[in-house]
Amino acid sequence: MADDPKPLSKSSATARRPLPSAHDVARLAGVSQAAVSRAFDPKASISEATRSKVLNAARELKYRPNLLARSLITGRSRIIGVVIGNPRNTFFLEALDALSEELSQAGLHLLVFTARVDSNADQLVEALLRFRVESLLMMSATLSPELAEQCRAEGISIIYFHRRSTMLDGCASVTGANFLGAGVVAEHLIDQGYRNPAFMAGFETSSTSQEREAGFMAKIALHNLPQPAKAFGHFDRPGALIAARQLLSLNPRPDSIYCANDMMAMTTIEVARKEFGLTIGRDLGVAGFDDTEGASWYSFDLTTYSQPVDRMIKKVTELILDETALFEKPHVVVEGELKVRSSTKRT
Amino acid sequence: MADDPKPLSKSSATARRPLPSAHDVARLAGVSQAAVSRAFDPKASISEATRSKVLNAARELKYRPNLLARSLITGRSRIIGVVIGNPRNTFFLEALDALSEELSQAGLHLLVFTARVDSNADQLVEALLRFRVESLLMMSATLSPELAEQCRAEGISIIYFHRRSTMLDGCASVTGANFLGAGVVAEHLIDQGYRNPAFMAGFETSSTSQEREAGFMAKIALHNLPQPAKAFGHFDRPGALIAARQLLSLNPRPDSIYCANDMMAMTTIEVARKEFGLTIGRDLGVAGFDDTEGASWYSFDLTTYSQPVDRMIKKVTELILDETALFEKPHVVVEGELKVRSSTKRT
DNA sequence: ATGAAAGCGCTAACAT
DNA sequence: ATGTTAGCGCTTTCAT
Repeated sequence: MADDPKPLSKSSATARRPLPSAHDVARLAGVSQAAVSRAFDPKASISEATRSKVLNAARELKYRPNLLARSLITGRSRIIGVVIGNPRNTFFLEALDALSEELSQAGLHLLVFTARVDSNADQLVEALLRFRVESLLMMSATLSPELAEQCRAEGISIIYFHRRSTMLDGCASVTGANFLGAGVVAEHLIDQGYRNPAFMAGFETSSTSQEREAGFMAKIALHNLPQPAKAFGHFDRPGALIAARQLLSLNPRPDSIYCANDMMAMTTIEVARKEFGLTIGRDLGVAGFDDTEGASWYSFDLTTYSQPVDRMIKKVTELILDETALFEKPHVVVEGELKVRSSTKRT
Repeated sequence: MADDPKPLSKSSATARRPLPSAHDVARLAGVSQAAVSRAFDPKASISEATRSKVLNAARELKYRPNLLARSLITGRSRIIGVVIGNPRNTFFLEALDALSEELSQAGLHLLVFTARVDSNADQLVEALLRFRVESLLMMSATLSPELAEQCRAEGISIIYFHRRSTMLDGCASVTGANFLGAGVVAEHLIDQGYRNPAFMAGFETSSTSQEREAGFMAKIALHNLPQPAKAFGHFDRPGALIAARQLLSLNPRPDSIYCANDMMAMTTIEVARKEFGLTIGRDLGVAGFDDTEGASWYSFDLTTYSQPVDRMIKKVTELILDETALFEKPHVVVEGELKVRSSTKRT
């Protein structure tokens, strides 16, 4: 037995069997370690012969390149950080799914956090930055201006999804056509003969809610209708239950309610039916925004302006993969369309 | 000017301003690089004086430790790989949220993929393994036995969530009380006076669906009721629409339908009402499984056996953090409870 | 308590 | 086309 000069550090207690490294593969294949690296790089200059020798050895050892080591040296982690700020909204599940699909093809990976309270988004992003993520996708979550600025300085692009950053700082964004869509909804309600619409907002501070309000109000004003009543439903069911009761108890009662998202609209429909005995459409028109799963179900059949997740995520992918797109057209607004359903039919 | 012997490799083309390293911090603080490392390790032996010198310098440079480099040397990535196999089901969004919440506290991170088709779960997991993830969480997705075996050999624990692995291989699992709950639902339907129940399954191959069927059938047999009719609704709305129409067209028509998840149950309620003019409860009892968002809404008010996401995720976290739990009790079944609502009230 | 030095697994010059 | 060499940024002995 040859004696072994290696340090004996490898404590056996926790030691998972060490994985094969490129060196091991190289030894088995009878080539240099660099050759192994090249064999796994499609556009490296290497002969077919060596490559297959390497790949065979690799297969035999069940070798898998260590991406952390690679990232360390290339300076590119191939990881995208994602923060989901509204973690119970199906819209973001769909978005995450689409994103995973798109980006995994580009060899990118998603490091995901959810942030129930917006306030700790900064913490989560700190953690993401330690992994040297290449981009940050903020889904309905907001970063502090200071951290955003740091990211910029470090060359990490920030992309807001669904929400817009409050300031015109250096962040990109992909949103639905909130202002436009809200106007379309207003026109539709007026067309249908509703004359006393109310508005259910999300939060005071949400850019999405604000835009979905402004576009609506502009059209209402244009038609010289009275200023709509307004309540805050916080984009979720508990909030919408309260807001709906509030609005439906007004005297005179609104003849229609436009809600800043579908979740609140569906809730409003239920409250109107169950608690106020109203027939949707005839007694009360209800419209939403998003066209999420559920809007088209028989029970709701909700008129709404759609937010096309797949197309929106395509845009996100472009911004992530294409630097020039990021600089030249960082704020993307993706148009949807009005889905007219029975919740706004007066007949 | 002193001349500089360093290589001039730093090409300026793509070079994002290089981030400060521990070396830079060390220089600024006037200590060794090792001291910087220690300053960021809570249980390292280092004087308060040096530590604060380091932390100040770090703050000034906006230094953030590079976790990829750390992982490389410690052999622990602190990354958990997650594959979501049923990416449109809200249940998994809730689970992901709970998981992020729990694990971020433990300093662990989630690398997430969604797999619309189960067949490519293996590919996605390959990618995850290259990042040296410490555990794999398979949410409603399945790994090939070969890959599972490899993971085992490499010391990477696999935890199935919501689904059970087909074989009794070395994988852990956390599931709801499928068999038990299904029995409870059966008893309840019988109690309510339903005598001709039908069953809407998910997939043939899903362990979840199988268990939710077996528990039900056992009780039905016990009460000497006829063998229930059965259709496959694929756990989603499109499938359930077809399956519901099928079951409701039978002659004699079932007096109740138990569905292997809530999504299918809600769909069944809608079809029964809208397409068959039935009154839910009186003409047709409907029960589901999961108690997801929506089940408790006025429009459905669905009787269902709950699957408590938060408690289930707590168990997942335990399995991830606690090696002994993993070995001693790898298969966790989390009991829910029967939520009795009006969809099974005959009155 | 601190610093020097080795090296985690890989890529990227540079030579040949 | 291939091997040699020098690190990427960090943790961890080992001395002191």
